[in-house]
Amino acid sequence: MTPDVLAELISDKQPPDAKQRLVAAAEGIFAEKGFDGASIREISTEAGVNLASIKYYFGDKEGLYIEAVKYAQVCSSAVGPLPEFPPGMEPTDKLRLFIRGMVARMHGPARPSAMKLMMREMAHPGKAAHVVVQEFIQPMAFHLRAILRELLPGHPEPNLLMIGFSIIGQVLYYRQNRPISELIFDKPQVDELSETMVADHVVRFSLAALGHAVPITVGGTP
Amino acid sequence: MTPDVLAELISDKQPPDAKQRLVAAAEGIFAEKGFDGASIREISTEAGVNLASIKYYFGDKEGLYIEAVKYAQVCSSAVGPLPEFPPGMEPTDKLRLFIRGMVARMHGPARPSAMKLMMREMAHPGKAAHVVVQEFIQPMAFHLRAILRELLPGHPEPNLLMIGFSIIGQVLYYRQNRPISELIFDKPQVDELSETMVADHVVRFSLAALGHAVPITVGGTP
DNA sequence: CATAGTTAATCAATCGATTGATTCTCAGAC
DNA sequence: GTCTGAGAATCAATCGATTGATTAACTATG
Repeated sequence: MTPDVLAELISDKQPPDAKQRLVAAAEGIFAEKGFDGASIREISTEAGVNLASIKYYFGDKEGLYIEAVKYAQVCSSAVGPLPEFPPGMEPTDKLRLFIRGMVARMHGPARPSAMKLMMREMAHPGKAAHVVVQEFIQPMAFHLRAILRELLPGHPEPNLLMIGFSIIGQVLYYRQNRPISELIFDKPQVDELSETMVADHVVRFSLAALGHAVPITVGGTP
Repeated sequence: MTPDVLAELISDKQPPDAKQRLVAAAEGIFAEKGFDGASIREISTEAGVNLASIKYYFGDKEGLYIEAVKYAQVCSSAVGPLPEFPPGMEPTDKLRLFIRGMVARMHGPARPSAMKLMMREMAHPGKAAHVVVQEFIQPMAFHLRAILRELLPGHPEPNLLMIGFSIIGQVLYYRQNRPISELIFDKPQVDELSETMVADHVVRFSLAALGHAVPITVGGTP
């Protein structure tokens, strides 16, 4: 091996590990085309490795897919860990921070393909779903439920569940149904809804519904 | 032709048209496995017709898919046309009826595969998306916006848009994320949320947020 | 030498698409 | 009523391409 080739390998060109390059490429292509739509040939080509490496490292296509989902989950969790609230904080402020954080997670510019892939797995849960649930969604859901319990003491559990679904449903809508919304209305009309606008709206809408903020009326004054 | 054979043809055994049998089978299989996951062989087998019939009637796989989506849209629209409101009806009652109707549509037992297929097309819009949008979603969206305009006169358009998304987002959550919700929490805990419970909750949550109902508190009393 | 990693080549299976022949249907000629 | 031929509809068979999976040979490292 000539020093030139060695320098090429050490340089920033191409991450060193072929296995990790496969996972990264798989995440992007699986997110774009889904499990059936993607082919391991395309993935191995984009990763710049041989086709047989997939069997060598992951056994088969499904093994690679599961690893890609895990990788997406790790990437998405790394950007924004669950916020730690100082003791004595008002539950309304906790809810406000929670919603803001969740909106930021959903629309965060960090690795959009990672979120895409996780959303695909959520829409049609497969063998990799439990990974997403246990380490990504479950903590958020329990976190929200704790906040709601504190905000609405004595409320029956089924109601807390539906209230949580109402909040999460609002946030998820913009991620799951934005392309369709852009078809229904004018594209710029939907795109002008910035991340902060959406977050502030969901906060105000939800707090007002729970009686902890003034309802949404003309001037914001009751 | 003997009367027996004639009676056989008129009877409910096998819909007479092979083309329509293909569309019906395609709707179910595409809804279950998606476009890439389904094969035209499986569809033609389930329909009980020859493989070449797909090319004969629809040109190719995509043509059959588009027809299946159209068929699903027609079936879903047939069950519940948009409600006509009597003049002078309170806008809050209109919104109440709208939400109830939409929840009923989403969880209506009529042709669950039809709704599944439309949801798949909504999640990843393709060439058949405009059909679903123009004849199924667009009318509902404009209908809701008209109600909100009447309920909140003088409100800026972007806010009305987000308010509509908040309402639709709540309703859609239960259809798009029920399987995942059953993984997060206990399955029976989620399944006990009946259609009427969900509809009533969304109505109350949304009306309270808009200042047209008492907020959700412990006893329902402010 | 032994092990890990990589490669090109190829496997059987399945995919969507297409062909040419066959059967069915039915209006019009006789 | 019968025959006929054209078009509609259906069929078995197969096309080339692509799929996921697998093999055996090869290279580099320790």
